Amino acid sequence: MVDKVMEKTAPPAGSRAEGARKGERTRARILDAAYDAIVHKGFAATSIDELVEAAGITKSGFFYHFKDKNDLARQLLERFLAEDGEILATLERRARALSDDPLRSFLVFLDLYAEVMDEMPALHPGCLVAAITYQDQMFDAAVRAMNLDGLLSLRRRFTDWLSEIAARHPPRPPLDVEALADNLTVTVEGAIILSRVLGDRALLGRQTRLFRDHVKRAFAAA
Amino acid sequence: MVDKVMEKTAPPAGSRAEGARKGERTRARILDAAYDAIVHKGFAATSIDELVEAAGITKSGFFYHFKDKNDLARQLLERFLAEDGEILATLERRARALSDDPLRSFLVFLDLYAEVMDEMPALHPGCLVAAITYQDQMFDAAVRAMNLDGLLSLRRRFTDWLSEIAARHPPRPPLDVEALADNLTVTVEGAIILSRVLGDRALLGRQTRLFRDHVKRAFAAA
DNA sequence: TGTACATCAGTGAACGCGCGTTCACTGATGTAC
DNA sequence: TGTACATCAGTGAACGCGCGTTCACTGATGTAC
Repeated sequence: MVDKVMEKTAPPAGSRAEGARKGERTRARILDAAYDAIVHKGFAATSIDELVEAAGITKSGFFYHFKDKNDLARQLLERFLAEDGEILATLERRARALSDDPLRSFLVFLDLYAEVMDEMPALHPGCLVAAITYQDQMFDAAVRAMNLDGLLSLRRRFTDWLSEIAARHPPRPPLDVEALADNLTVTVEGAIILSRVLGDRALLGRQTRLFRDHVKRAFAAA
Repeated sequence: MVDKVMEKTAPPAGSRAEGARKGERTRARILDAAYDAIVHKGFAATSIDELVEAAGITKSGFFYHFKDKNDLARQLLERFLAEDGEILATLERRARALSDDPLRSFLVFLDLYAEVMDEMPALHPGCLVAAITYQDQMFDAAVRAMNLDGLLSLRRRFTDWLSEIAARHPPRPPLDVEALADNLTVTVEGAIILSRVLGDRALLGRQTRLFRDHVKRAFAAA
């Protein structure tokens, strides 16, 4: 009773859900709970029951927001890809603003990215890509296609940038720009795994800075 | 009927199971099927029913070999860690034999490792580490501890080797040997994910060779 | 300002299926005397 | 060589529980006239 009244006068300050319509807020709470459960137990082991309990509704309420369980995965990945894309775009904009030299700005970008990871309270969202990959047979074609598209657009973003760098600072010996672009995503995905197993929160930032060193040496005029 | 007779006179030539006791062969078939299912669907979605069907026995037969489902995970990881450790030990021995210089032999080792990955028919077994990590709440403490120990011994193997290299070829500027050691495992784990999503079988080898380049540059006397 | 209707955001009960696990039993193979 | 017993490698039936999904219904909020 008291809870319900409070909810109406002052909606809970859950970061994502603020200011949105009531249904939107509920949907966001379900997605939040689903994210945590999926990256720690897997998709199949994440029950709709536990999600609706976390969201404070009943099971049928779930099916008002999601047509079925796979639709949950689709919407979750959609939200994650949008958020992650925005973060990267913001960091790139800030880094680009600091220098006209694409190499210098890329190195700044990597510093910023490493900082974001250091400050990340819990898990890097890159988790979701790996979690879906390791359970691909559980998801329909739409989810798998979104996952692929997400990685392809990451690859493109970094390949373009590195090509720009290579044009300005021709590397000796010449290097495989696409492989180096992939290496950043590879590093982040792999570092998430190691940091989780080893319980070392700083590992993500350290590996990103190591990648930065690699890039710097690869393009060094020396 | 015919199958059973054949099985007795000439046991199926499944790579792992040859020459072993009958129960041992059945157990190996279950583990093989479990590995494939777990890295493609997740642990919870992998049913005992499907495993025993693949192994050609009944469900109760499963519980003769495994005390419960978590015991399956334990034995699977045990087998994998043993196999993987042996492969790495072999490659290290071969590489060490070719040169007294730890840097040269490490670079050879990376070439050999990349070659192994190129020739790998399906998935790198490193999958299992990631799969378990992304479903850690599904496994008991024993499994999680084994997973951690496996990564720690990898870290140690590479850190020792790199320290040896650093002693002989002091890097300028000095570098974080442990981070570089982790970076190999990180690269492999991350590359598995990307190669799966992008459907690019060659990505693992390419990323390993890129790591080789990084190491070479990091210790270059230039 | 009041009323009629539509949309939003759910509730509650029921369903059938597949899952992990147990238990009593069994035929084939190996070992001791 | 033959017999008694033990171990190996399973079988078959049954269990209870939790899962995803459906369906008819509902109270609160928003909109049109």
